[in-house]
Amino acid sequence: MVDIRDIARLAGVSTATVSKVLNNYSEVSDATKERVLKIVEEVGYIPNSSARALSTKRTWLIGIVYSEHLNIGLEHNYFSGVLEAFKREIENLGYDVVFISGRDIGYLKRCQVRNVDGVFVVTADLMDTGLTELFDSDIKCVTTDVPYKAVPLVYSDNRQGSLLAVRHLVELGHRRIAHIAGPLTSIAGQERLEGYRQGLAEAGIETDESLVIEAPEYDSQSGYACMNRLLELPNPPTAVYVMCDLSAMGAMYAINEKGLKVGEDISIVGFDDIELASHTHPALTTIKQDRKAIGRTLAQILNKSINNEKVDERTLIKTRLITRETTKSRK
Amino acid sequence: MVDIRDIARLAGVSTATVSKVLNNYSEVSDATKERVLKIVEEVGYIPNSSARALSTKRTWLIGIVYSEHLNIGLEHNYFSGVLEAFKREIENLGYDVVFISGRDIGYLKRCQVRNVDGVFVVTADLMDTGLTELFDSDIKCVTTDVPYKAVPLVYSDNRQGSLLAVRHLVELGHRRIAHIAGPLTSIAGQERLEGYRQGLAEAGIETDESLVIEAPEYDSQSGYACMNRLLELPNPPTAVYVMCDLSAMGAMYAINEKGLKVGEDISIVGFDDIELASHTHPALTTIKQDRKAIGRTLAQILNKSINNEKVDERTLIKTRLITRETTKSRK
DNA sequence: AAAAAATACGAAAACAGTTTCGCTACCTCA
DNA sequence: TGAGGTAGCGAAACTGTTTTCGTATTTTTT
Repeated sequence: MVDIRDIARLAGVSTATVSKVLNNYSEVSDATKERVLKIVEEVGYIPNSSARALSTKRTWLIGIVYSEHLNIGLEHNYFSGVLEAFKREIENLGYDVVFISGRDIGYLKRCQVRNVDGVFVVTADLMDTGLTELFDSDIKCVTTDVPYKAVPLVYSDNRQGSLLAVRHLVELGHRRIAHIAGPLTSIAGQERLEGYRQGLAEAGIETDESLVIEAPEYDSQSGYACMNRLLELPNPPTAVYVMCDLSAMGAMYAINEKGLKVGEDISIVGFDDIELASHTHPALTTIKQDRKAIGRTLAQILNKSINNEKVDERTLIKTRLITRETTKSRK
Repeated sequence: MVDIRDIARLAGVSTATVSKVLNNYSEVSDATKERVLKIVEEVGYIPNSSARALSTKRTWLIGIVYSEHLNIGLEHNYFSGVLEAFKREIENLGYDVVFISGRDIGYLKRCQVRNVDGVFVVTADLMDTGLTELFDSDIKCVTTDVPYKAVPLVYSDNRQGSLLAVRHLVELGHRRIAHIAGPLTSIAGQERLEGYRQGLAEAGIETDESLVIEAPEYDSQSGYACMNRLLELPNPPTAVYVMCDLSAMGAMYAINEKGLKVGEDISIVGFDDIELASHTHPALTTIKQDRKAIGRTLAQILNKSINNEKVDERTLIKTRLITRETTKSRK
């Protein structure tokens, strides 16, 4: 492998000068700069990043952390979406992305081993002390979904999303609108519920507490179970706003099972717009989380933070209503 | 940050000795070994990986490459599944995983910049010269799905999968079994088709070429379009084996649209067992690709290859039939 | 008891860059 | 003409490890 000394020799200059050329220092003449660059090009010289990192203390590496025992990881469509967008943007800013596992010595030490410039915590579980230890360190972090102290947070405007959902249903003529809420231990769950209440209030609809059910998890089983409880009500809802698409799919299943038709008999709105949403039958109307924007914003904020610029503690990203086939006007 | 010199000073030995302790050299006495380790523990010393990499030429970093313009990336459930399994296993072997983008200088140079010990090419597009350049270099690679020269390849036993599908349908009493094939430019497409033919032959069913349709893509639109052509046949099939779940979902849509019932009127078998499969309505019977096994095997092979052990060029991973609701015995 | 072998350790070079600081040569201006 | 300034470059120190090889000490063998 050819190194900086070879380049220096070939160009008839010192390694210091080559280094300066490569790092765009101004104190080198145009003539030598050109000569050096030409040789670099010719021999295909590639600076050794380990050596560079050793002397500059910057690795241009960003760590990706996700709580392992949550078992969500890459396979969850929402997170892989924001991760993908994050990756694109952070790469544009010149970094590469490395996964940080917590094996043996914990996230913080692993970050220190790899000397990452910053980390993106994709799925945070605050019960995980390995994670809070990382958050509390002086490594620059950003995260989504779960707030922790002053760690910069970017996530969807859940309240606004709920408003979109409820307004849509109200416009279709619905008045008995139920909500299957996420676990209220999560801010997403809380905020979506608040938005739901606000939406009803806006429309002058009194909230019937029997129409609000808290689900134990963000999964389809939960949606199925909650929907069944709603269907057993003496006066069941004509529309249901569900806190996530997976649960909405469970709810649709429950409705079908009772011989009712989703859309015709009961309208459903989900939240997320995961890939599945457009493939269900009928296709699911939902509130789309802008994963691209969330990921991109996270990358920009992290970069600023690394460069010691001041950044917002919270950034809300607007959601959008995607109208498909599960919402119809009330007959 | 505390470095190896500090440890050496505190322990009253040389840095060489500390290094030897940390790397499990035998030539250091138990007494000093213990003393050094104790101090390392106490002060929370973490070896600098850049310095280490500089001197050993090993980074313990594995690059992940996927053809970017294919636009599959993390969000595709199949690939994120094998990637997740790969990651777990390779981490167990002591590596970390870094994404390699091809920006500016191409995959190969990016790999050289980061000095990765090996790379896993997740989605290969052989038209991409940046990729073949990497394959042709002396960096250790493994890949899945797309064969290239002697690069070790791990993927599902497509033929065997097709056999499972066809046998299952035959057992249910079907004789007119169609196949929506993948693009025959892909080996997956070819092999699944071959398995299909073999399955029919086994059952003594003569193949009706009008029941085999090649789809242009592995997506749901393709499945929808191909299924419609099958339905227009004078004598349509009673069962369809579709080359992937997404396309199977498109096919189901087409069947529904015609007022027919999936399962009752026409049985469907997919391939992949993506997350969606269990959520469709009715739930999709499919051939499960063992993503965990594929990912894990890839990791082990790559590790061996890095250690200059001999490895198999091709490894086939068995598939499994997952029986759900889209296949019923013929009435 | 002397020779040979084994054990435990350290000095120093090597890995491939960056950065500081000083030196020379040239320019500018009063 | 001489003082002061600046542009362009290089010597050398520095980053934090690993590894080779030599040496002193201890143990084993004859």
